[in-house]
Amino acid sequence: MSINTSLQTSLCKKCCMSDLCFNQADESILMPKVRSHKVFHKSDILFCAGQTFDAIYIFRSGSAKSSVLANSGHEQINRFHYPGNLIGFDGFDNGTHAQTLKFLETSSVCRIGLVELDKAMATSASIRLNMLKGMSHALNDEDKFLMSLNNMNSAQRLSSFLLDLSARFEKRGLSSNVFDLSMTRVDIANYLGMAIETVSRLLTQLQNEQVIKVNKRRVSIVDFEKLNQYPLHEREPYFLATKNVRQPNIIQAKVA
Amino acid sequence: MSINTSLQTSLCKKCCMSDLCFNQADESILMPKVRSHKVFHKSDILFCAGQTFDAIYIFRSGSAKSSVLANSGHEQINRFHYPGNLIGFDGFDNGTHAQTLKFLETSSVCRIGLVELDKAMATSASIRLNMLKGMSHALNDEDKFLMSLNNMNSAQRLSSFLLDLSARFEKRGLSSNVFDLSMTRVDIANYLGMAIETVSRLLTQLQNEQVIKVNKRRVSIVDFEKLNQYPLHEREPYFLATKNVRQPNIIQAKVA
DNA sequence: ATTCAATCTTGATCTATATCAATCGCTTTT
DNA sequence: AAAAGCGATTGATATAGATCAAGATTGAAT
Repeated sequence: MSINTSLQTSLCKKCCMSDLCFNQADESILMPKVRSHKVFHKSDILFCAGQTFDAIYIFRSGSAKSSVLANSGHEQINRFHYPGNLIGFDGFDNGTHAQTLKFLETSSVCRIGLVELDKAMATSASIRLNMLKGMSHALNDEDKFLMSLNNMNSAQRLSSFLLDLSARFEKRGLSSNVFDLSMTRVDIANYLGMAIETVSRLLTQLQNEQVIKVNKRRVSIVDFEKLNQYPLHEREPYFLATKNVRQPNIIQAKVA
Repeated sequence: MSINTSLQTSLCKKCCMSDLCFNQADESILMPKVRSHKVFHKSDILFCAGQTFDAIYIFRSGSAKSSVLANSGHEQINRFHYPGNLIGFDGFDNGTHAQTLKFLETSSVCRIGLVELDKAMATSASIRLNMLKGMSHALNDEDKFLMSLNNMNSAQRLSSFLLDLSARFEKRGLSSNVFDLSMTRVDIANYLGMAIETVSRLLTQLQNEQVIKVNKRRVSIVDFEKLNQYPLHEREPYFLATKNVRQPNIIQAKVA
């Protein structure tokens, strides 16, 4: 077994769909039939909104963005994808993909056909659970993001974004301090709901205040603490710092 | 069989989890073990963020809001729930609920315990599919909502909200013209990410322009066309009407 | 009925950030 | 090497909508 294959295998063992690819009796045997890895290049599209839904995918390497199209024709990026992510399940809703997935760099994914997936879900409790987990996680992520859009100002959104990326890289065993953005400023601005000029200005400002260093797509986080609390010296407008602070009824501890 | 029971049964037959409750051999037999409907009242809480996840629920009657809590302590409503909705699956992610679900009026739900659900998923392909469909639908909904937050101004968000409610009522066979809001202005403002004052002003404005009529919680849509295109006579600021129009790379038709 | 607390409305300001504009540095094409 | 195009930066200006404020309406509790 070559080093490369063994690396592949170790990646596969950690995969949430691993029950699909390993022989249940002997875990060391990788069943080849499912290993339909495919390599894509920058700007390639994995699936398009409207296209027939016939498979889900596990992201193996590289990065991608997924987006939905408004009837106004505006594209809205809803997520950036990195290795380990389960993608494509937006299609369950009505049998066609709701999103478009576009790669930001050379990447590879593992394809799992729907028929095969259903068969696996019927037999493996772990795959059943992991599917639900994966989708639930995506939903919770999106909730948190939605919350930040509603409750945070631009500076806070951008710093959260950088910290989130950093955490994702760290989770994968990469550097949490220094990393390259695979997306453009336009993508970031679209995702975070602000103008590119604002993104640019904030990056410059963060650099001026010694919080990060930016060089083109390369970002280095200099001071995590500062970034986490950014902006620290916020001018308090009248009375309160953050936007839209009036809250719905406080949630009581009592549970019915 | 009383009229009430037959109504119950017809509701149950349309439910996405119906395979759970009907005898497979004889579809007319409602299996009582699963019918653990429970009635809740206004402000009751079905589950709380942090609470152990042990069941999902089908919303049967009434309405509710679900929300997540930011570490800043801010509550963010992420969805309003009406009959037919599958709820509670936010807990799959890590075994505890990420959201809090609070009823806005007297309501009832159907509880499906996790063990029971997993058994059902192992045996019924329809339940497998419907679970994935339900979660995928929630995700797609949230994507659309996220998009509207990022690309629409306050007036457009509020009119979309009203039209969405209207469509949901119509789908359930209720009036699409006249309905009662079960949530407060504070809830609406929190959900849509604006100040309550803005919600109030916009409702007044919509009424003044003969688009809707508002009386306390009662909303009547007078002109769907106008509401759909609201605001029609938008002042074009410099050059373009909507906010943040610069788009990421146009998605090409080519598919890899 | 009277008080008290929410909820909602309306008005006056202020500010975060979008928009417009111009320039610069890369990369790719000619 | 020049031209063209894209991505990014920086500056000036305008405005949507948040914030502050105060009053009105409604509902619940005494």
